[in-house]
Order: sequence, then C-alpha cells, then structure tokens
Amino acid sequence: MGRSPCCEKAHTNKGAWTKEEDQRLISYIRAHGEGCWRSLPKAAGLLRCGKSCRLRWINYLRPDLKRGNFTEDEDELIIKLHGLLGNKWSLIAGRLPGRTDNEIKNYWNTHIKRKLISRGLDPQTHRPIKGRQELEVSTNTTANGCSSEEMHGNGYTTISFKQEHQDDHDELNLDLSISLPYHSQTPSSSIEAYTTTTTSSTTVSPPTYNTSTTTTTTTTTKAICLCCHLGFQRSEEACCCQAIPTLMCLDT
DNA sequence: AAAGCACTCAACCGCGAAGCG
DNA sequence: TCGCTTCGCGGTTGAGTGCTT
Repeated sequence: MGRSPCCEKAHTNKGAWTKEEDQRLISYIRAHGEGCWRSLPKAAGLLRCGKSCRLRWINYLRPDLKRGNFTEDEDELIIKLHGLLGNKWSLIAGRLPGRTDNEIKNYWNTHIKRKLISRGLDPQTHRPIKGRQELEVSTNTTANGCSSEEMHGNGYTTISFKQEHQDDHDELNLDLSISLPYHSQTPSSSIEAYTTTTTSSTTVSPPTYNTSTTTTTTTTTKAICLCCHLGFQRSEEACCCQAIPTLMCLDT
C-alpha cells in the first residue's frame, strides 16, 4: 500500500505557520537543540509533522539566516556553482552563508533563469543557446560540462570536470570530483591534499581540495573545510577548520 | 476602482539515502 | 543482510501581493 505517511495527517495543521507556532518551535529548539524532528512537534506542543517543523526552522526561523535581496556577487556565484553542480541546491546553499536551498532554488527559478536566457545562455547547460546541437553531439560531455563518468573496476565512479569547462570559472577553482575515499597520509597538513576519511563510499571534494588523481594549481581566496561542508563539524569527526585558521566554516 | 494577470516564495509532496536493530 | 524508520533533498504547488489594463 505504498509508503506510510510521515505523520498522522488527521491531527496536524497544514499551510502557513502562525506566530504562536513559530514561537513554540523557536523556544523548543533553543532549549533542546535541533534533531529528532519526528518527535519534536509532540514535545514542543505543535500540531505539525516533523517535516514541516524542520522546513520552517531551516528555511525561515534559523537565527543565522540572511534575509533580503541577493547581491550581484551572490548571483554570479550561484550561476557558477549551478554550472558545475546542477540543481544541487543544498550544495550550492552550503557555499552561500545565510542562504537556504529553498531560497536559492526559488531565486534561481524566478530571477537567474531569466538572467541567463537574456544573456543567450541555456539555464540548464550554461551553454549558448544557439550552439546546442553541436554540443549535444559530444557524447563525452554532460549537460553540466562534466566528462562522462569513469567506471573503475571496483565499481566506484569518478566524475571530473573538463579543464575547458573549468576555465569558465577560474577564479572559483571549482575542481569538483567524486571518487573513492582517499586516505591521505597527512590529511590535515595541506589543504590542497585534503581528503576525508569517512566511511562513505564516495567523497565529494569541494573546491580547492583536489583528490590524488587531479593536479591543478590552487590559489583561492575562499576555502571551506569538507567537514564543515558536509556538516561533520557537528559530529565527532575532527574538523580540520580548527587546524587551519584560514578556512571559512560556512555551514555553521 | 476593479478585474485579470504575473510574479514571488513559503510550504507541501514524494523519493532516495542513511541509520539502526 | 534485510526491513523499517527517519532525515534531507529537489520538484511542485498555491496563496498572497503587486502590476497592468
């Protein structure tokens, strides 16, 4: 019979949140912290499902949210990140402190798409709209400019971005790749050589952190620790930000 | 002034991933 | 290893608001 509902819908409110509900949620989270969204509504005395509470907190009530218009710099950053990551709004949001994935997604759909179209660019591919046919012939290149996936014998996949595509984003140095977890011998000694040692089967390397298989020059002004990027700073995993004071912890 | 239209954005829904027993 | 639960993400919807005619 399909999935069970995330909550007992008959006894939950839906739609816009009231001030009182907001207040209840804020004070509960202030007192007990985030987590266990499933049981939170009951504990906080809210007739909402946990999902709804989580969304309300993350997208609207969090104290570190930056409200207001996006700056021109943020616009450009979003465009560049989207060009590399596609519709990975949460990853993009992770690079824009104070912005949420929902906010960026909405902003993309309402403003940036139009902006790119007016520049003669396809919002999905970030390629000139005119030259699309010839680009589609190039079977090794995905819509986002990634080279096609390389399947390794062990079943893991490495996705790397073509240099030519990265040239569009020089100043960002977004050398993003997904590859086998790589156990660096000195993981915290060098930002360039940074890799995680999590047990995850894939490692998403954020900009600046090159895997062992890529060689690029790395001069960036903004860097983020992968622990922070992936939210590990809240866990027991060591966060290299502490060891590297120049890193920006964006996900706080 | 009012009706219709366009736009924005908060919130919902469904799915896949991760966690856990 | 399997099945269940919970979480998080991306796509979509719809109410509210502003603009145009």
